[in-house]
Amino acid sequence: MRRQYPFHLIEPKWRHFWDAQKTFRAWNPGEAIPEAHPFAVRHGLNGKVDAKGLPPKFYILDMFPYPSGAGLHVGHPEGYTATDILARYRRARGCNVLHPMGWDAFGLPAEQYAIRTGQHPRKTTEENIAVFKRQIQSLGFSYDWSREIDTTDPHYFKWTQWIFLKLYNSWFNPATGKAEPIDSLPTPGEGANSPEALREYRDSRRLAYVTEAPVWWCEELGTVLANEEVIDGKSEVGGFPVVRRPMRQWMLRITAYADRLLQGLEQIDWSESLKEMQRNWIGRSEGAEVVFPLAEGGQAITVFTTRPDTLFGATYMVLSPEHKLVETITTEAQRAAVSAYKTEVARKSDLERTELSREKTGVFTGAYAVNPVNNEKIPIWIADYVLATYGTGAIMAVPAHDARDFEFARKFDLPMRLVVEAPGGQESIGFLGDGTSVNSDFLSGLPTPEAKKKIASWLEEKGKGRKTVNYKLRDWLFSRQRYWGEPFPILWRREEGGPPRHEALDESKLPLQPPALSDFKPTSTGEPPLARASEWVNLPDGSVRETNTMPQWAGSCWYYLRFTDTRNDARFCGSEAEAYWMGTGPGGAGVRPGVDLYVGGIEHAVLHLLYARFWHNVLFDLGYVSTSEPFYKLVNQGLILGEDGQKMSKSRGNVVNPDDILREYGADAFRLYEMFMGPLEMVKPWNTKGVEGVYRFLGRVWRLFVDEESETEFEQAQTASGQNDVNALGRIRLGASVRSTSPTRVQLKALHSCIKKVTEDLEGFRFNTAISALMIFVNEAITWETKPVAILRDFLILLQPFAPHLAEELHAKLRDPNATDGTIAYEQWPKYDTALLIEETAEMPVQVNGKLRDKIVVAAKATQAEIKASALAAEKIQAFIQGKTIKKVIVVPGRLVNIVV
RNA sequence: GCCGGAGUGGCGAAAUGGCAGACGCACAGGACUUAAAAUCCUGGGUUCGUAACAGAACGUGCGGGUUCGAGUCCCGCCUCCGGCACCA
Repeated sequence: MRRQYPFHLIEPKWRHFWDAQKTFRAWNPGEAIPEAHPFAVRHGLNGKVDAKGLPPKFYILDMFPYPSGAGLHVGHPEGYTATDILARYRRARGCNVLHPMGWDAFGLPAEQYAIRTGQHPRKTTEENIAVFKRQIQSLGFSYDWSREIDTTDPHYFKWTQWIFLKLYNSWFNPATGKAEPIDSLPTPGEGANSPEALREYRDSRRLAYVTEAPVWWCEELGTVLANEEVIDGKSEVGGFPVVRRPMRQWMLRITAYADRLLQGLEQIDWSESLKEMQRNWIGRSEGAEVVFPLAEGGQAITVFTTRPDTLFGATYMVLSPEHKLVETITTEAQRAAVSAYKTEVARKSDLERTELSREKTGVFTGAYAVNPVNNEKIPIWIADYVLATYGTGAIMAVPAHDARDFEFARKFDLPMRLVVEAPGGQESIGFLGDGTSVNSDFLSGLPTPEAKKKIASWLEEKGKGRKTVNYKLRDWLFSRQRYWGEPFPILWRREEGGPPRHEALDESKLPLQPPALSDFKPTSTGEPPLARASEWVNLPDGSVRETNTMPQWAGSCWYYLRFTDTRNDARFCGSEAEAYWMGTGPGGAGVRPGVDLYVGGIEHAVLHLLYARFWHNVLFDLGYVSTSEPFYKLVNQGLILGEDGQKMSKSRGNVVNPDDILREYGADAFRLYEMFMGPLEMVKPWNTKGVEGVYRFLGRVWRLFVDEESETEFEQAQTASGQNDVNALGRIRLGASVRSTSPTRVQLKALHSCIKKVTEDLEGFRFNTAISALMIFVNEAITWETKPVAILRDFLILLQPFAPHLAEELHAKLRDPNATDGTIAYEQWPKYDTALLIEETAEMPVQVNGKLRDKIVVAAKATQAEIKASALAAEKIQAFIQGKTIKKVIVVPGRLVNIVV
């Protein structure tokens, strides 16, 4: 196909220009802005400017990529293009825009590649970054590359480790609802606390703590994983099986923030579905703990229930097979059966336990408990449908009003008692909703919500239970047995005779670099590979380094903060920079708290987005940041499918490589197509034919401006010299129809309706319809005999965010055919004038009984009565209303007329 | 099962309760060309109807409802996508 316009020369030319001129450099408060920089020129700034002197900030962030060996994928640039368009738009609107990019480069693939090839992950990572960077830069994004971040850079992870130490040295004070320095933790008091006991107490309250607990172990990956990284009993990365295994691990106390993370969602502008995913993951449920004394032996079992109002219906209890009391309470007669069941359950993977065992299983322990409300003796069973990890690991079973208990009771022939009547008054075993309590002594007759309140206060009065809240959220398993991650800034020291104790590495020793290793392979015992570096591990003073590393999420938990002040060596980011870019107060010039706009994939809904919010809340509590929520507005871009409508994958062979598209159609066409495909959030299939469509549009834009003859000369020169000469672009002249004349009313109307539509659509993230408005303008403008420069210039400003290279080139030509400097990037976004949009006459559809029958032309200023008269008089309408009584005539000015007969 | 989101031409899609299908792809016809490509112009929801116009009926997953008027609002279903899933 013949090239529509010389994008192969135009695009690199302008990218070099932007790079050399630092066009997209974002300026921090207090930074010296060169007088000649277009940002300074636009805003009349010179030299050092403080936060108050700078224009309003706008922080537009992409989820930074993991630079994989496969290179960029057409899905990556979708979000990046959307943010770039908005960044360019905000610049034109006069904002100081922060639009950065970086690399989330610690991670498994680089390490696995290292294991296979023996090449150091550092090397692979650097190579992959180079590929990603070249590809991303070839799209003409207006990133401030001076702020580039690499999470594996010691200058960066020094601060990741530093934040970890802040977590380590803090506790969550339930009284204030905030994280506070560990030094402020009151001692438990009461008697003589040995230093040993005090230390243990402190360690048990830290936000980063060590615990020995069953954790997800992935044999194939040779590491443990967080709950969030396990999907259907398989690892999120690679889909390998995982098993529960007790191991000593580092945890972060995210559960302390469950309520804060829930409440924070109310303050931010995220899609309802995404908020819902986070709410579900946190899984708050209100209920009560109820204490059931054992019939013998004086001990008691505490259960959690969301339906304490059904307490009278509890006819048996179930403990999870792993429950602490199982051994104690099991009777001799049942011991064999109980141990057999426990063994059977232990053998099953979690996958089998949940998916395969639809049919309930369980065993009677032989023991009985006493129902605290009616002193009834009820049997205690164990069953694997009760999870050890939720609530107290034990339940009261109310088979009449719980589907699972019902199924279990039917199978094992346990009694059921109806205690809730459905609203219809129908007695119904198996009714699960809210109704009226029955057969429940002092609760009988009460509607469910009131019964819940009454039983809760009854339990509290009698000391038999209390209202409580439970969460599905578990603490965050934070250590990994890998090489390619941030080492923990932690030492282990053994006092004489005592157990080894962890302590923080001194901040002055940061960054703690990983040791040099040649064997990165994981071990099957769970011993991290760092343990092989004995010189690194064992310090001269006898202390030993922690050998676990942090998970990949660590680096992405705070990178957006680093972007505000990337080169700061004294602090994770300067407080003035943080306040300006992240704040809303006097220091912060923005309107919204935190990052103004964050765009990325939905796959991080309960991983990165929850973890980062957690860290940010902690940093906020400790006074390091200005807002409690990091990301004000968040948009998830939809997945791009292959041309066959299937998810792109190597095995399907339907992967589209951006490099191929760029070579053939250029970056502007690529950008435009990705935005024209449909709404940003939707899942949509790729269609290379569609790229040709927008490419043709760009060709039409080109022909709107340039002189055909000069272009032919230019091409002949190119062919003759056999080279791609950028300077030859100077040969291309503007067309003769492009003149500095005053625009006609028709021309103004075309321009201003385009300005209106594009502006409104950009505010609402409707890129596809904004582009269609640009197309409509060009389709009309190309027919004009005279094209006024003033109109074309404004059009280019509208086009610039979408197709920046072409817009720059044509804009330069409008100024001066041989211009080699100046940028359109900071040109003022045009304003539309509504007065220019109004036509003198308007065509109005006329309906009879809601059906379109005719159209009339009326003056724009016509009154309702005039419109009505003219509608009734219309010839075709006459035929429909003849001989009928007109019941009503509805006139919607500017819209339509409907005649009801 | 529960919670989100979505169903509109051959395809991607558009429509503050007010002319359904803007814009684009693909397709068809025409102009230009020795020819092709590129470009430019024209056409198009379906059915009926006409020599051709005209015209009519139907049409936004299905069934109801509200309204002068429903793709849009309400009720009840179906299908697809995403998330959660023995969470007491």
